Amino acid sequence: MTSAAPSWVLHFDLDQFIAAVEILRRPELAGKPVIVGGRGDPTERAVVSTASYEARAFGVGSGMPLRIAARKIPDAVILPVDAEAYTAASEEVMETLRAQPGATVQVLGWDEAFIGIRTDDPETYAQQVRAAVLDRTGLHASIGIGDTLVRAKVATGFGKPRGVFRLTAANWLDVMGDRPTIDLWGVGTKVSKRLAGLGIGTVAELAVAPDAPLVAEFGPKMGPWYGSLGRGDGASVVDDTPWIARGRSRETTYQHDLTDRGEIEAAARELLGHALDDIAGEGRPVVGLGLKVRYAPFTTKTFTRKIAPTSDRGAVLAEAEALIAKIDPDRPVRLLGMRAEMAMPDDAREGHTPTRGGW
DNA sequence: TCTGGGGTCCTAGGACCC
DNA sequence: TCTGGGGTCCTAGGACCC
Repeated sequence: MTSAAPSWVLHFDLDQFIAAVEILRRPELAGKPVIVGGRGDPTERAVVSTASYEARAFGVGSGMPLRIAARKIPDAVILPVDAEAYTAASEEVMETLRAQPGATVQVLGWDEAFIGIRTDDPETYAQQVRAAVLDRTGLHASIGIGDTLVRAKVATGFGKPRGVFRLTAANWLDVMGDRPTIDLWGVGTKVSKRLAGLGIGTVAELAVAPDAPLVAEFGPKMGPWYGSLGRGDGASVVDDTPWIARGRSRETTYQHDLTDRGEIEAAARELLGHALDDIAGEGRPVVGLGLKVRYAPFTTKTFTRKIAPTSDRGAVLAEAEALIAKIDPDRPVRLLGMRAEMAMPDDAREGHTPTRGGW
């Protein structure tokens, strides 16, 4: 590898990560339909976190209500979410990535990371990364290779499972052009429908769409951003600056809707208490609060409030009462969430590529 | 079928100031 | 009496991702 070698973006993604961790410690589950979600009780309000490939064959996938998943696969193995185990496994994987020669690693979540490298042979490098992770952790992964973050991320889908796929400006439209816009990373059901309303159904159509109608529909920033997404363009630099959280939140869906005013208020205070516990050691003052309430069956309201920066727990809780008072006393509550926003260090305010807006 | 929990960023509109 | 233009801050809501 020389300094003259071209630079590449690799997108690393573990295969069926959560299910894979469970199967690693219970090898007898290999080959069975395994579903991980909630507390592992399909009679509760919860959703599927990850399904094994065997379970996916029955049409079960992430985000599906656990109740429905259990109905689709009566003899599935349903396990509770064990966040600590996944965090530990994830850290070992990310350490392995950082140990690769010349790698700049940007972690995206438990099971994903971008890797920036310079090499003349990204395929061979990617296979070495896969082998290193498998060797050290027993976990299989797929890798997308790209000349931008967007292309690398999208490429991974074509490599799964246990594979490698390259997507660059040279083959982007050949591979993606005829696909619907919802296949793009950052385009969901709402935006793909609004694009369709503009006569844009495919990636190729989005790639050549003029800015003006996109700006009119989505605003000055998001409009042009969707256009560049259609072309696969965007940032190509992997940024390993440590992430600094903007805030912490805690939310709960109650198994039975809450109707008692005192119970609702106590529940909200408890959630904020947990969020404050989470940030207690950070030494960053709280500068804002948020409250989310879902009234049964499915209407969500949010309230936010800026407060004078303070690290005093009692003061924060007192400020939260103004938000809690906004909860409608006449409607049953299905979900409550409380969020505490923290002051950002001055040197972190600018410059770091945000998770969503930056590519 | 009936929808978790934890995040981030963008937009619109109102309040307020000069 | 009827009313500018620009700017910033705050709140609520929307959308997406893992």
